[in-house]
Amino acid sequence: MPGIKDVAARAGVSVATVSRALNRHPSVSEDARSRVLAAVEELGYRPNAVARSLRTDQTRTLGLVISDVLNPYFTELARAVEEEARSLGYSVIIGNADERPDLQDHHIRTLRDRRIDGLLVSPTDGGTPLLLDTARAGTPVVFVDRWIPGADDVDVPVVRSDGRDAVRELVAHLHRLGHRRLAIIAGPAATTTGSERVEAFREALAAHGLELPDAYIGQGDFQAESGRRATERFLDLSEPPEAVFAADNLMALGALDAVRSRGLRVPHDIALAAFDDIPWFVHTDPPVTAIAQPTGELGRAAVRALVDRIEGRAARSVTLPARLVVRRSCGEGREGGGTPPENGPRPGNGTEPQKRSNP
Amino acid sequence: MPGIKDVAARAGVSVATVSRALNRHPSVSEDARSRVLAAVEELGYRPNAVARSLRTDQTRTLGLVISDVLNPYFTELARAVEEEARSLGYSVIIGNADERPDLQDHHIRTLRDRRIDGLLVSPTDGGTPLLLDTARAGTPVVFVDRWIPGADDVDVPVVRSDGRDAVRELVAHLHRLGHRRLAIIAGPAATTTGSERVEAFREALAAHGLELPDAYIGQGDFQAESGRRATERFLDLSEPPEAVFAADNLMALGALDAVRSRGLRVPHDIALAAFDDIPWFVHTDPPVTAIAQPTGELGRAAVRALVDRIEGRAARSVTLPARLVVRRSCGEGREGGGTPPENGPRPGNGTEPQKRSNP
DNA sequence: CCTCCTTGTGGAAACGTTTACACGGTTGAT
DNA sequence: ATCAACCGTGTAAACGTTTCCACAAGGAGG
Repeated sequence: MPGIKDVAARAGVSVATVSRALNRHPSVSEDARSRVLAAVEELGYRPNAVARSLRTDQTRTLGLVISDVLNPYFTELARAVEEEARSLGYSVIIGNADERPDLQDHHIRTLRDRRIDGLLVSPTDGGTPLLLDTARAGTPVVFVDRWIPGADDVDVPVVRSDGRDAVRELVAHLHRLGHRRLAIIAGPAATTTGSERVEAFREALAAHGLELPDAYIGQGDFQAESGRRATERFLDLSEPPEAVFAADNLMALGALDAVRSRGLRVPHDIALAAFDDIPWFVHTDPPVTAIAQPTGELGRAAVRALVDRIEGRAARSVTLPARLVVRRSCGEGREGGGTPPENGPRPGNGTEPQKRSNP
Repeated sequence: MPGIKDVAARAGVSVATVSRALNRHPSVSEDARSRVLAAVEELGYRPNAVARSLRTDQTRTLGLVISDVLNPYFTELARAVEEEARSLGYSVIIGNADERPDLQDHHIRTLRDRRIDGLLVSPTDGGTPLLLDTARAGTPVVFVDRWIPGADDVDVPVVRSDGRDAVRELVAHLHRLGHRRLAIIAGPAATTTGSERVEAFREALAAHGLELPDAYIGQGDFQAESGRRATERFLDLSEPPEAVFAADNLMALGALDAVRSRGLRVPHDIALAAFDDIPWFVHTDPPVTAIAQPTGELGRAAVRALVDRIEGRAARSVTLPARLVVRRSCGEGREGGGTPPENGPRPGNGTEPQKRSNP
């Protein structure tokens, strides 16, 4: 593979001139520039990013550590992140933490070793000091989706969506359909999304004069299997809930499994709703009512915030609203008013062509 | 961030000794080693991977270019790849080509600039010379899932799964259920998986004395939208097919959409099957019959082949069998014999707890 | 004509590692 | 006692860039 020296020799100039020509440095003659460009073309020269990074102390690479690649929510996030980063001239290295703190640390460490310019993290459960230490050590860090509470002494912007209103809407929806005993399958308490969603749910219930007994809080870990277990426990109760709200899509999947393997049916025997909307929810049996985050926008905003920081500009936290998408998994009843405006009119409810960002 | 010099100073040795101590070079005294280790610990020193790569001319990084991150099949593949790579001491940089040749080239170029040690590609449509040039230039390359035919002059192992038998089984299944007019939604002709699956389907039909008329071959691009369009065209035919086989899961999703938006029902009005099984197929309405690839094993085998090549060992192509998973989307009829042995007995067919690799 | 600035260029240092080579000291064989 | 072999260590070169500095040539202003 040819180096800059080869180009210089071929163009009859020094390596310094080649470098300048390639980096659009102003003071290089038209003549030299064109000879260099020609030589580059002929040799098929490509600058060695490793050497360049060593010298300039920047890799133009972002690290993205997410909690679970298999979760469609994160995969959509990752896609948006990569897209936005690319448009800003950065590459992205993805690390999959699989909801495991040790894996998360592994990736953070590897990414730091690689001298990435900035880190985008959706932190898992588990109090690992490494992440915050990284931020303290000066690496630009931005949290996306979830965040770590102890990050007060170092300023790490958080890009996330606020589901409070949507949860309120959901509870109103359930209430209107006659459901009174509402349960939730929570995420790990240590994750912000885990605890926040429970709180929002509890508050929304309170607004209707309902309580959230401990027995109606299932402990999950954002994985399908935990959703199944929690649901089974609910169903074993002497007074099982009439509706279950899963704090993420995978746990909703598990819940669906559990309900079905008992020979019960959604929403006839029990209602189901989920946080995080995904394309597949349109096609499940029944289509499931979900709270949709503006995932793509979240990813893009996060990248912009991170790059702002990297390039020395100020970056602020961003919170975008989530919205409720009503389908059929909570019952169809006499949903009178146009509460959810986005799909009131259409008759074939729940089967709207799902927009995918890639036509 | 401390460098090797700082460690050397602190430990009272030369940088060479530090380097040797850290790389388990045999000839370094116990005394020196422990002092170095102590200094490393105290300073929180981590070797700069960039500098190391420049010197050693290896990055211990693999590139993975896949055609669509949003496709659960590829995301599962990516996950397996990362896992296996990590266990072998490599990192993975993922590039999402989104089925676009230009994006694929972009990623290949970027990855080469980064001097990755090897490249894992599931090539998109489109005759880009860059990929094969990369292989010719000496970068170890392994194809996974799909491959490029023109790769004869340079030896690039192919790790994929063979769906021929499974397609035969599927056609037999459809035939037994009484379907005679069978259609397929193909992938891009330029991708091997695109054309191969059509061929396998055609052959299987022939074995039953059936033909595959051109009108029953829909041209798709592995994206949901194309599956919808193809299906609509099928349904507009004066004699629409009785069964549709989608060459990937996303197009099956689109087909499901199309059928439903016409007010028709699967499998009552039309049967549906897909290549690539994914967890969600258990929960769609109806659960869809699919051909399952050993995705994880594919990813792992591909990494092993690539690393073998990187480390100078020989690497051979691998072909693993796919298998049919019968659910309800083709009709339940009088499926008498135990053709698909793996789910004959269970009564609540199609709702088997889906195994996910992460409990 | 001298000075001063501008413009284009090249030499060489620097980035943080690994590693070839050299060297001094100890050991073991002769 | 001499020599070879070996062990642990340090010095310095190298990897492929970017960039600081110096410098030559040329033009403008005095």
